[in-house]
Parts: sequence; C-alpha cells; structure tokens
Amino acid sequence: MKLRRSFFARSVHDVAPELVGATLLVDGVGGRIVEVEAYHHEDPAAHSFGGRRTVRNASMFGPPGHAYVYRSYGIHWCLNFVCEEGSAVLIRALEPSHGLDTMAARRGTDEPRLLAAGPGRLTQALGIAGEHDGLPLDHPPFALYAAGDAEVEVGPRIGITKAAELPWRYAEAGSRFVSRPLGSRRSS
DNA sequence: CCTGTGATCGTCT
DNA sequence: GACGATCACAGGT
Repeated sequence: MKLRRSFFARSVHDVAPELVGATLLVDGVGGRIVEVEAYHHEDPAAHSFGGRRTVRNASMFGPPGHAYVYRSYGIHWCLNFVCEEGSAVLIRALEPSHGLDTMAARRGTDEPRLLAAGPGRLTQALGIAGEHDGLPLDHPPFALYAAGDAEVEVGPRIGITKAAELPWRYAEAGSRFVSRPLGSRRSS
C-alpha cells in the first residue's frame, strides 16, 4: 500500500516508528527501512530548533510528505521525510532488496551490510543528493510503501551532542542492516 | 571487540 | 572561525 502525503501530516513521534519496515525506492532502487530518527523544532539537536528558518532547513518547514536533504560534514548527504511543521524523520538505514547491483556500483562494495547502513551510505546507494531536497515523496523518483508487521526497538540517537539522551531512534529488532545495534555506545 | 583521526565544506555566529 | 543528524581506515586489546 502506497503511503500518502497525509501519512506524514502527524507528529514525527507517531510517524517515525511506523516507517520502520516501510519500503523506500528511488528510481526503483532501495529496500525496507530498518532504522530512523525523529527530530522536531523543540529538539536542540534538530536543524529546526527554536523555529529558526534558514536557507538550509527551509524544507523542514515546508509541507509534510516532502524530502529534506542536506549535506553532512561537507561530504555526505542525509535524507529526511518532513512531518508536521518543523519536524522530520532521518532515514538512517535500509535492508537492500531492489537494484542491488546499482547500489553496489555506487557504493563500491558488494557487501550487502555496507550498502545502506547509515544515512550517508544510504543516500549514496540510492543516488540521493541536493537536487532531491523539497521533492514530494509520493511522486517519482520516490516510491514509498507502508510497513507490514515490524518489531520496533527504541533507543538514543547517534552522532549528536545535544539532547543525546532522548530515545528517538527507532530500529527493526534484530536487523543486521542497521547502522549500529541499539544500545551500543559508539557513534559510528 | 574497541578507540582515535583525517577528510572536507556549507552553514551559522 | 567553529562546528557538525558521517564514513573509512588504522591500530590496539
């Protein structure tokens, strides 16, 4: 079942766990989302913190159901799904199932676990870059299908220094394709 | 298993 | 001028 834009017009804390197990394809390449994180405007770790709009975070304040793509550490791209105003879900990892050869070529590895385990790896495998910022998620090149049954685990987010203790990371229990097991200490 | 470090640059102060 | 919602690799335990 395809996800409609209205799916995203809710609290990011409701949407994020429901995205675990959903299928994300970009031009037919992708797989099952197994790890996400929630960010919103009252969250010190979020780009939208305090409701401050900038050129970079404009998409976060745009309509729900669109992509927010930004550059991380000057090197990588990160993909988010915009929810209610000023909130978004960071897509951190997926289990590759469609277009494995394309992902392997883009990533420079055949190791399935390394194709899309981490937000930077995922965007590289799916061919996501700055031109995808602001695009609607219910139109090509995106295709999103609702999750079936998925057991979701919760834990602290990764790689942040502010509000690092908040348990707003959601992952599929037992998945080998997450960027890092829940409950482990290291941030990469 | 773990920790440390360099790469690299746009964004915000 | 400082700092990342990261990754790959090196080296020690």
